[in-house]
Amino acid sequence: MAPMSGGSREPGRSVTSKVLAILGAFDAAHPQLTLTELAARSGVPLSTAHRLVAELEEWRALGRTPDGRLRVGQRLWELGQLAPNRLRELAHPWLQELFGSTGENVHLAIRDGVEVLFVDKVHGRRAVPIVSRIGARLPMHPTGVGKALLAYEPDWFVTSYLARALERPTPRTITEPGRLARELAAVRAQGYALTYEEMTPGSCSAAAPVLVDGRPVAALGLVVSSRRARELPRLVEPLRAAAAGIACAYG
Amino acid sequence: MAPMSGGSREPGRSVTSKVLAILGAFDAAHPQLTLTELAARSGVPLSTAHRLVAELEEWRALGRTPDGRLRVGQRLWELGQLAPNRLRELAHPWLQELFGSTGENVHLAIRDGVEVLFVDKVHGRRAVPIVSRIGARLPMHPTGVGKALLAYEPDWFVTSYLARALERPTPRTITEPGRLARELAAVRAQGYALTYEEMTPGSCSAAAPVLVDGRPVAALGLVVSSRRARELPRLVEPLRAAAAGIACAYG
DNA sequence: CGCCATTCTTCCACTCAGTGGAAGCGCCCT
DNA sequence: AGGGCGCTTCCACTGAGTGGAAGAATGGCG
Repeated sequence: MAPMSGGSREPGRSVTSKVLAILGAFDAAHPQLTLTELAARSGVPLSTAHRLVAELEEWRALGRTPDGRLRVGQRLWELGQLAPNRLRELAHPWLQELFGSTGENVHLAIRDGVEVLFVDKVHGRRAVPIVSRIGARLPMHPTGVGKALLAYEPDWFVTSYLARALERPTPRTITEPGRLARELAAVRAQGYALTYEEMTPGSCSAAAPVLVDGRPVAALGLVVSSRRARELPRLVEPLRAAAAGIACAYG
Repeated sequence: MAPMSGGSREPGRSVTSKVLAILGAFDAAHPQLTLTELAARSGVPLSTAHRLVAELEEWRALGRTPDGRLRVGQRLWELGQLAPNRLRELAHPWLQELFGSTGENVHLAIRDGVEVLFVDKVHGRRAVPIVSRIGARLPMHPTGVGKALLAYEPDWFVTSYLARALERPTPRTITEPGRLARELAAVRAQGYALTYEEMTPGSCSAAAPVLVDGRPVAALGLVVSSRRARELPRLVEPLRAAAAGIACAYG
């Protein structure tokens, strides 16, 4: 007689960790998953995942797409709105004004670990090559906001960031530590950061840090098509003014 | 010898349901909770809550405020951004334009059950009596967006909504079913809804439904101070135009 | 229609993860 | 110092959870 269930439990793995693994299986690259995919990505056995998912669906933490795939449910979105949002609330009007005065889509990012995390954006109907998604993460070194944040981190942080193997999303990405360090020094000297097709082909960006007591709490940025790169310099002043306004409101 | 643990388990309550109860204990009125409060609100025994919370904190589903209270963590916010957001993405530029053309804070709401749920807003630095919070819920009948949505629901829904005991947040709130039904008929005739201090003293609102195939998928609204109530009529046209633009983009 | 592959659903004997009241600890205030 | 409140720890016991495998459902193809 083959071993029956109840005897094959994975030692030491709690139910809670399985639930969280299931939730954590969703990300930007996998916003919708079949049950089988979800079990595979989370490492939770299929029948266990099946049971847990049923409960998560009932609570509306997970929902279904029309074609039956699972995705994050509205209730988690609602719950997420209770997370700390003081920066977002304070900064939002400034994003508005920057959008109003420049006509450009603007976004606000913070540093989390070694990535930038986009926490707000204001966008209109103009098509741009890339629209940052709220909640999305990107590497720091090839993004305007990332450079603006990185430039003001402590030396030890910058050093250790530069010592890692740096992603190279485009041929234009600066990954050589010495060159990047010089870029960051220029950011500090100028008070803003620029990128030229370093994150996405066809996209350039400008960004300014939101500094409170000399420390970068966020960065305000915008992205334009490379065809319009020569317009970036005229966008720097309003960008920096808005960033300063946010810093003042936040500090 | 007193009964020991392991023998006092609450029958039939799964770990998952306890985790979800803990998460569900946070709401707009209780965004931050001590462990003891959290246990009480969730109905999970203190020591169990203690254990589960530790795991949730480790995963960053929950975080701590500077004074040690628990609150929803950033990771849940990030996860929540993966929930369906097509409406928000499509509507946002229209909210922008409405803000730009009227100078008023605007918000977008959907109906969920018998409440409105605010899914987006655009706001500036102007102080208004009430600022809707994204993710917040309010009753339908005293809010502009709620009326705009309710007016286009099927008859059976409206009938059953009106048959409930209706909240009365202010003395101006319309709770008498006959009168409310007439309000909704007026909304349908005019194509927009107005409220006068029905939800919040000192606040008036206008809202227009986003109709797709005659069905209300959302409502676009704005709130002004009662002192400026006479300005509402001039706001209706741009409001309706934006709502129509959203409907067109979404349908 | 039949066949095949894939995904999902159901099952259950057994075990160990989970338990929660209560004791004890820590902190704050009077 | 004493009291109150919030938090942390404990552990004998049990029932919630288990997960491989069988079976059902679904979809695509010839």
